[in-house]
Amino acid sequence: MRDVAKLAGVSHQTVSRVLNEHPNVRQETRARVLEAMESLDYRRNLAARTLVTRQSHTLGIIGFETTLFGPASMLYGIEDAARTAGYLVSIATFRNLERRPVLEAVDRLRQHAVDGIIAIAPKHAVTDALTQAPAGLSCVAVGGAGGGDGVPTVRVDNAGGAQLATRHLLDLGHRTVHHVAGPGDWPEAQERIAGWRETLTAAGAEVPPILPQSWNAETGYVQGQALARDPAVTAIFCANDRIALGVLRALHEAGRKVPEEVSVVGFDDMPDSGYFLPPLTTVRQDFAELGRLSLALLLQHMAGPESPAHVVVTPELVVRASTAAPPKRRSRR
Amino acid sequence: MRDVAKLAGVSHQTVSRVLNEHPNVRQETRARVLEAMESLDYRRNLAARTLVTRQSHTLGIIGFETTLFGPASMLYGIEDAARTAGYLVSIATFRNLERRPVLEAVDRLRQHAVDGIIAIAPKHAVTDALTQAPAGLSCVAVGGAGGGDGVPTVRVDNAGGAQLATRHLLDLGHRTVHHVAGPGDWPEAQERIAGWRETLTAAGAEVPPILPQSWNAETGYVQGQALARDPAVTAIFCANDRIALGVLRALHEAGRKVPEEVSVVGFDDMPDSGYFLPPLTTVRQDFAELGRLSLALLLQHMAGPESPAHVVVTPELVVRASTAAPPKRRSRR
DNA sequence: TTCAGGAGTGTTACCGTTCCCAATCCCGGC
DNA sequence: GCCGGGATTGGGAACGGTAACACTCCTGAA
Repeated sequence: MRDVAKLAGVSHQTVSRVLNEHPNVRQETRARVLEAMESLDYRRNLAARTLVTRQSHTLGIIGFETTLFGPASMLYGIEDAARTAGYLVSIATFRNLERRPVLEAVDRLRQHAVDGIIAIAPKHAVTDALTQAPAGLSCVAVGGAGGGDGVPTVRVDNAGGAQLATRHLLDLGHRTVHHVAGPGDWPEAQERIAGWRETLTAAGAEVPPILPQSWNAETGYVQGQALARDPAVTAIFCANDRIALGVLRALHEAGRKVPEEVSVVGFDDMPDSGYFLPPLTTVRQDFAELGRLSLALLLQHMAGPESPAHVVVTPELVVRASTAAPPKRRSRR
Repeated sequence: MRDVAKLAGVSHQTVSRVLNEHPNVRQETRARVLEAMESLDYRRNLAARTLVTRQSHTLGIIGFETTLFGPASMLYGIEDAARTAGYLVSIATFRNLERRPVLEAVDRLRQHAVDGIIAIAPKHAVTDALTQAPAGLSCVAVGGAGGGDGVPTVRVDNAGGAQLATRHLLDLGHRTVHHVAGPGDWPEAQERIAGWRETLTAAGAEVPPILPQSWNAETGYVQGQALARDPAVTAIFCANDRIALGVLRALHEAGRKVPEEVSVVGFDDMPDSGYFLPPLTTVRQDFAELGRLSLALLLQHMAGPESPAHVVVTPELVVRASTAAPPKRRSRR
């Protein structure tokens, strides 16, 4: 910077002003400085800037299982938006959903003086940990449970999504809809259960028992085998697409045709759900958009920490080939 | 830091020495300082440290399509290893595989003074761009084409993997093996083609034509439809699992049974490949391990920039239910 | 007893910015 | 022609660490 100042024949302070687009610099001077910067291939030292301004222009993301499509897409969306807003993104993942590891991740990011944090927070433990973050550090939670907590959140209307799926199946003429749920201690799974249950109840349909376990295909496979044995089962709503994949396999192996005999609906709309056997009807979440929104919320919160806002995104039903009317002999009454 | 020094009754320099584990500090003094740090909840200001040492203790990752399982897993592996090595990880993604966007990403990271860069580099353009990175900044490319370039690389033995798959099918008794290739301008796709072709040639089998297109399920579906029409086709090696998913769907819809009539092999071993219909035999890449290795290579290169090393990881065949001997009437001779 | 040398500690300078304040210049109004 | 005030610029002083060097002890050998 000193070199630039010397070359342009001004003080280092003026160079700084040009850099920060301070209004009170004469056009001509500014041009001279810019030229000098150009010819010296100058770039400002962000560490020095951070030292004095206490702003690193870096945002932190803490995430769990970032290897899966959902979290990875959110991260992608966040990074994309952060870039256009002039921020770099640092990540800190944690291996289990306890308070401790989350706080450690926050701490690590804090050490590096991030200006704000977005947590991909599928469980309350994460959001709770966030409320313990030091004051003055803006945090936003995305993707998990909403909450009246002190932390702004962005989330999907899981209950609404589940309702969409259930409604769709009922409208096709199914007497009731079975559900293969996600893990019982995940708010997202709970909300989907709630949405499903309420829709059935409102329609006066019987509410079959559920056995919440996990998010993966194996769960779907195991529970799908049981459901396949029950001839009364004609419609299954799965808590996510991976579970649906397992269910489809179980049904197929049991010789029950989809969608002729049994209809199946998923949740998420993973990249290749449209190529399952058969192509999966599912509830689509736009993860990247979720990421973008959470970044916008974070920036807003950083600018003026008003009362924490909560953004809810509405998912959308994508109808493909895994759902149809129930077989004739079983149609209502 | 000044406060800590005052509380411990020493100079700030001594505090610094304790912080950096300098040997020449008396046990007792060290203890006093540590206690003071504890009671003041002191944490060093990394910006200041970076300013003077020119080391940010931050690593950069540049990545493409980090939303997919492979890249996301590598990122995960890298972050994991980086954490234990005391580094934070920042990411910069780019949207297309040209030189420009890649260089911009590198530049962004450089502005933030990262100590090194790992590029998830599926195409040569990325690796090439890396060689233009400023001297003194260590770079490693992972996951794409290896190269005698000036950049250390970590990659999977794609040809070997393809050979494994092809060999497996030939050993089952298939006359030849068809291939649904990935995009022709991706080195990984090329290597898999080469491995497949060589294996066939070495076995004296006919080499069917290929039509390299893209990595997704749609490609598999479209090409699978054509292959399904040809009764001579009994074995298909797909360039990745997503393609295999599409092929499976096409075969199923054409009424050709897998594996009784046609065998299918994938590549990658995505999380739920074991729940495809039928469970997919595939070639497994350990992406997270790839990430860890690339980090190790980067650290090594940062410590002493010797001649660029190249690490090659051997993939492994996972046999599941999508492969079997060809139907009797078509067995050899 | 003297002195070399290492352990332990403090002093000062500096890393590259931005902030605060003062200085200078220029303009219009009286 | 003098003066108030905004525009423009420059000169330090931070920011919170680390590096280099100097200094004070203390020990052991000559």
